[in-house]
Amino acid sequence: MSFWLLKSEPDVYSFDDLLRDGETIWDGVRNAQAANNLKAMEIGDEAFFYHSNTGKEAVGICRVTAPAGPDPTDATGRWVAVKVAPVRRLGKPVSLARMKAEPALADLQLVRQSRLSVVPVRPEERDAILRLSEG
DNA sequence: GCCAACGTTGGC
DNA sequence: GCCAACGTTGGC
Repeated sequence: MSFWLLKSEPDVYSFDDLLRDGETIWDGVRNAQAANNLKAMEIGDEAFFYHSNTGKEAVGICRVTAPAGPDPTDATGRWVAVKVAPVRRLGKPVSLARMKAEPALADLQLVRQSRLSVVPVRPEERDAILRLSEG
């Protein structure tokens, strides 16, 4: 069981949208490293839902409900998509600034490689973020 | 709006 | 196969 972080611009698709929809297909990923992360996901894996650009904060947790399969938005058939469902909203959003200020999160890939849209989160990093979300 | 980081493309 | 040019992402 692994833990991840998924980025979305809330103007395009927000955590509220996921709560409303109940499930969504995480498509449109066009980066090889991010695609490899999608392929490594298993049903039941969980991920922080992070709002990029507007908000810049983790706002919720979602769960993988379908493993990587063909991305319906990709005519070439080279890219993959997973499906996710909402688990819960975080008690308090955890901002990027807050994560950067946390020594335990110094190696967080979200911080180190800010352009990657699908990144793994280590267990101790997940715990640290969860702690911050509890206020 | 700017810029850093990074990926991709194309000329050689 | 190298590398300059360019495009994109996302933080600031």
